[in-house]
Amino acid sequence: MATPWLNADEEQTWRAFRRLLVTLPARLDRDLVRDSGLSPADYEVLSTLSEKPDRRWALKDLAAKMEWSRSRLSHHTTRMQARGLVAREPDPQDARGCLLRLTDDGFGVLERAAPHHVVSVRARFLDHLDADELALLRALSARIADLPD
Amino acid sequence: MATPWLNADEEQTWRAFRRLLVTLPARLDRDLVRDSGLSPADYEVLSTLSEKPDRRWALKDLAAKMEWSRSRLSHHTTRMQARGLVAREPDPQDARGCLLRLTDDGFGVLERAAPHHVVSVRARFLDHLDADELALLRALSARIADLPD
DNA sequence: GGATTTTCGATGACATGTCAACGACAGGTA
DNA sequence: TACCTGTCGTTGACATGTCATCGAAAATCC
Repeated sequence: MATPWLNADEEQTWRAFRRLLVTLPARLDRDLVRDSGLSPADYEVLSTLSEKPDRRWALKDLAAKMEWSRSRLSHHTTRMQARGLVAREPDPQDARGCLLRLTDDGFGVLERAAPHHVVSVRARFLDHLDADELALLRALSARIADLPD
Repeated sequence: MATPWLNADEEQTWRAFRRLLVTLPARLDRDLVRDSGLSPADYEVLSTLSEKPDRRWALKDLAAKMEWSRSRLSHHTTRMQARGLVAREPDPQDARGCLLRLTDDGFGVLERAAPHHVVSVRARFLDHLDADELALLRALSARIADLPD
């Protein structure tokens, strides 16, 4: 079993990485709100909704795809609905469920937000990695995120 | 200036890394609550407080060290105070301020929590990196976190 | 078919974070 | 000394997430 302490190398790596875990999302989120008036949650909902050709998802499927609880997605889309970004429709396949639809307004907001967001991800992250680092980080991220829960 | 789109490599790296940004903290936080009954915020407050020999910090200094707003720290320590983990004392240097003190109870909770937490960080993260990856990740994290805000 | 169990989305209570405002005090300056 | 001006911690309003629970509808079982 793992020992309950860290050596100096591990300690410093963990500290540095933990700082990255906090600062990078904070900066990207700040940029997003400033540039587009969207919270990171808003952006994720809009962009995931836009992945389907008809821009419609059953709430439960969208929640599963995003790894959100249905409760969270229900609350959040209620607020987004009030802003006209998404709409609810009855699900013809399942009378318990509902379909979330990306409205034209929501799609427009997303289309204007995306380029700014990409620039932000570059400026704050991608542009500071070389090709080797990019490849290693990708492999490492997938490996760790794919560990059993 | 950066282009407003990503190539396939960048896109996949960013997706994988973003997934890591969400899943890793979620798992560590879940372990922490299960093992010790502490939220990640609790743990950070306790461990930072314990860094000073007398276990006392002025609220403003602790907030700066942790990169939290004073408001957030004030709210949070009010709740922790009700649980007996920390205490407030007048600051002899500055009558506006207050000193936050780690109580004996709080220190005990931290001491019992720390080994579990380290095991969790190992099992979910460190143990899956080799020495090269560790070094690269540390350099890369510091580089990006140290970018101007 | 009819009864039981499960799933779906909504909801309310609660925990936790942000932001703007505030009173109290410190520190500089005339 | 008597002002400004800024800082310190608190507070209240609000946004957002979790959790337990609910009614309705589907799925399963006999």
